[in-house]
Amino acid sequence: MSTQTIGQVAKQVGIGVETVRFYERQGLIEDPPRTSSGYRQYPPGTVERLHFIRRAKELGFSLAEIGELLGLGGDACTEVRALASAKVSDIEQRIADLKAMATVLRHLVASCDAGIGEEGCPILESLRETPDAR
Amino acid sequence: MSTQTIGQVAKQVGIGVETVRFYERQGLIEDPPRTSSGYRQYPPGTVERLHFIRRAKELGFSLAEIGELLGLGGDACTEVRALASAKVSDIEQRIADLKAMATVLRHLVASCDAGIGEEGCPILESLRETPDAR
DNA sequence: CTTGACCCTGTAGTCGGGTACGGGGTGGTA
DNA sequence: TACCACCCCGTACCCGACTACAGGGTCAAG
Repeated sequence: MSTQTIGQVAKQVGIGVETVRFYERQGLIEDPPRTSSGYRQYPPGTVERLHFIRRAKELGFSLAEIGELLGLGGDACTEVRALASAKVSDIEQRIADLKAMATVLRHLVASCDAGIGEEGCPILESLRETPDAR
Repeated sequence: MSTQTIGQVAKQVGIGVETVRFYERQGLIEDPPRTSSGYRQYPPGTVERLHFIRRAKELGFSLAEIGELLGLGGDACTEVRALASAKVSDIEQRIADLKAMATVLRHLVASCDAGIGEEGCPILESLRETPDAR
């Protein structure tokens, strides 16, 4: 098995044909050679590269960051490590923000359950900083 | 203090004039009456409504959801509670996903620190591995 | 030799939440 | 009366990551 069509690689990776072309336009994969009729002929290794992209995406890297990761050689461990730990901080911050939101919301729901505020929804009341005007 | 211009309400809420108009187009605030020359004359209570929107946004509600919240009367506690606890689940799911990402990334960074993989970056190597199907 | 699945290009649309711009009118102050 | 900040409208643009479509060409099976 030497080369593959775009449909074949897309299927193996579990993404759409359009997405593969999109990644090509974004420079995440190289422009492959073409047949005489213009069909893309993907060399072996393409599927692996696309898997890399998918996996990095699952870990929260943006396509731009993935481009950076791919651009770095195998010996650029320091840079890669830096990108990864920056991403960890990033994610931790987002988790902290989400936790704060969830805490407030849970309190609101609890106050609702407790039947506080016999008239008017306690959640809506609480969201209104100043008691009503509408 | 009766009515206010768009600039005045925007400033009080800490958002831009364009954003207020945008919320109007989205139906989150009512079209206010106008002066003879076409200036918007915001009635009292508008600032509170905009604060409500800002606060709900901080809690993770989308503008569409905020529209729903605003559309519900003050006696629709059950619906509001449902929206809020759905949002909590939502947020919890996102936290779980982010935690999973962070865990994997921390492992990768740690493997890097441990000096595993003497040739080639262990992070890059690991990203190249075939992912488990999900 | 025809059918149908696949491939090509280029452009445009989607979603969310705004932001920017151009070309004009208005309101209060000096 | 001049000045400038503010207001009006409509439209277009931004980000990211696709996704869709139109209008063709190609390849392999029957």
